[in-house]
Amino acid sequence: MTSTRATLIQVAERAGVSLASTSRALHGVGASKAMVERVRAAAEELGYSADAIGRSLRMKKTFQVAFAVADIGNPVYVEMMRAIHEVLAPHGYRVVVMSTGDTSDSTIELVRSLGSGFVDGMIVSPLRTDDGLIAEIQQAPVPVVVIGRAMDDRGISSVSTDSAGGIGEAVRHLHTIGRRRIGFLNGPVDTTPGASRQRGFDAAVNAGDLAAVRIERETAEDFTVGAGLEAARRILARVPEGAPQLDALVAANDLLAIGAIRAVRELGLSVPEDIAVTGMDDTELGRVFQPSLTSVSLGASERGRAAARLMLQLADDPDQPAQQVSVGAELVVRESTTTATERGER
Amino acid sequence: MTSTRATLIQVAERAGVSLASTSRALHGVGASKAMVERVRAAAEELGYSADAIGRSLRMKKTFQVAFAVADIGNPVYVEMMRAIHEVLAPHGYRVVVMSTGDTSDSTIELVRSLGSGFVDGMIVSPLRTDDGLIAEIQQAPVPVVVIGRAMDDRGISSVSTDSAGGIGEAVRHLHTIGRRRIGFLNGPVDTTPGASRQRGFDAAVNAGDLAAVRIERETAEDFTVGAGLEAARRILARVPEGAPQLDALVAANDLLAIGAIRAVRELGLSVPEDIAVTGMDDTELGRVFQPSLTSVSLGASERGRAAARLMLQLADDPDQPAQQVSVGAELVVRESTTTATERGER
DNA sequence: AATCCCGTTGGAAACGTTTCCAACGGCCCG
DNA sequence: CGGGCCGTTGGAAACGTTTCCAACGGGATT
Repeated sequence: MTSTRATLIQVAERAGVSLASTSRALHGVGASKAMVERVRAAAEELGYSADAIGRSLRMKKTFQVAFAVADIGNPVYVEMMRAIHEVLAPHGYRVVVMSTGDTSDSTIELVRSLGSGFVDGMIVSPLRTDDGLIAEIQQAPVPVVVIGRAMDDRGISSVSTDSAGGIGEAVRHLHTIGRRRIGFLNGPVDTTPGASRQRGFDAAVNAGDLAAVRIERETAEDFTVGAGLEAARRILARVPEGAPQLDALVAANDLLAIGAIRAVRELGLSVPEDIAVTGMDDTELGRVFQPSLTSVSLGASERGRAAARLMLQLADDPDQPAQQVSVGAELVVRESTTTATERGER
Repeated sequence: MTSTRATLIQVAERAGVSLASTSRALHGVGASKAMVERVRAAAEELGYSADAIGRSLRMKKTFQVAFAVADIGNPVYVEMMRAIHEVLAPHGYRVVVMSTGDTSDSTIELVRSLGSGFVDGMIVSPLRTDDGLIAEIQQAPVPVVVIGRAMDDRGISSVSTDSAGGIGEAVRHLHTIGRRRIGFLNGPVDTTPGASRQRGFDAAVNAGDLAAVRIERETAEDFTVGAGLEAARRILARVPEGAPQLDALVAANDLLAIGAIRAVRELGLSVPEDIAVTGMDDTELGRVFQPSLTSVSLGASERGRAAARLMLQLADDPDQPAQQVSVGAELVVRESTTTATERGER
């Protein structure tokens, strides 16, 4: 590690040509065949590799994109990140992972840090969004794509999904299979996903045809399995004396749903026979769980891909108009709400 | 977005002092109180934020560290990444995620790309390691920390764990609880983790005191739930006619273990009563699964933290001697091998 | 045969920062 | 009262790259 890395100047000297020609030759434009040959050889001998920093400084382009979420460990974000990486890497972009923190303020801080110009853009899925954050994103020095909440008419590119409608689908599915005492297990309502799920649930149960359904609501401290377990214990303990127990639980998230299943079993009840459970996000975790989880897919991979594609466009031309992409929500029915025969499998 | 970002030169002009003084004032060293005040004010007014690229070029330091694994979606790597990020971020380092690909060659390619100097170092957990890769890492232009295989005497810093010994613990645990027909479900043996697990299993069953145990082996195509399911089906179908079915399965990985549990249940058998199952990695997935998974913890978070700390040292002084850190393996007994009463819980 | 044009080459500037070095002034000490 | 020292400041170079611009030469066109 004694020898320092070769620079373009050294390649130029070795090839006996000018710095300008060397650069052109390596890019294969505006250079004669002989020149290219010569420079290539010199570069090869020296083991030359262009310095990313020098290039970035000159080109005003880092070939890096930030991906920021509150919790990198959440399966949904992992799935998004993987998709983003898969789209961006072939175009020569690197992905920098960052943490937004829990609050809107810490996210604002992160957006501000874009001012130091270490990335060409940022894909962010904020847990909590307020006007301050929106304003900050609007005046960010590099393109920002928001995943999670439609940003129409604000000049911000976004990728959203119909999680509210998805919750509705889950509720209607439970109603269809005959459940009439439905509990709703949401995460913190002051978060962006918590708020939209709340809206979706309320809209669904107020839709009229579900009037005869009994409803219970409970809020978990966050979107984790542990919080789901505790919240489910609470909601299941709330059954009025003499009244029958709930026969369905709609969880705002697969993690909460799995916690809920635990709680159900603690009471000696079974899923789906006694209590059907639905999740949301359609994570691999839910797919391999037993019973496999009926879940509303919000297309995490697809959202990641869409965000990455938007970012590629914006990286190309940062001044192009903001776009909104919407990804559909789709209920995937599995064992946690129906037995195999009910699902029509053989 | 019309106004371009303010540069240090503009701050200097605004403050009416030299460029050099401006830089010093903002760093608070070698500058008078009045100067600092003045420059700070000017910087504030212009909304100045130091350009990361310019600084990197001058300082020959990117404040970025790469984290490279074959599959970012694997829970183990996610856990490592989270830990790495948590250690590095407070020190001002950003984390760039990269993919090694499946093969040693593609990993070599990745190590070579470090030559363009976009990171100060790299933490890598190669799926497959050969001499070519090792040589490439040895002559990498920036510090590299390898997670997964001890690199003593090769001048490479590494963080390893005793996965072989961990497999042994799992086998002995099963023997202790009376299992005498043990199947081993490994992943591809030509991978680094696959090889060490194989070694561990062979060593354990050859240790003598387990002589009376019947052994079966099977290899899954990769370390996923799906591959585990298929491999488990094969090994369970191999039981000689008239002979009793296996009563335990040691899986090389939590994902394989969960696939295995599925396969066991397909046969109408139950875990742990008929067949006990152990996993490895102690992932959250295994913890929340039902039955919760007995698993050998390899301290993914701890390995990530250790690697990050090594990297911090190396970033400080790239020429310091390579270090090897070892993280212990520990069996965590849960429901997939013993009932609650057996575990001594109330 | 003179001119124009195009392809190729080299010189030089620019990107934004940090830091070495020299200069300057004031203060303390002898 | 003079010399030396230290704290502060400014000028300038350097990091490695891309690209603008001018210069040069050869071939084709008029």
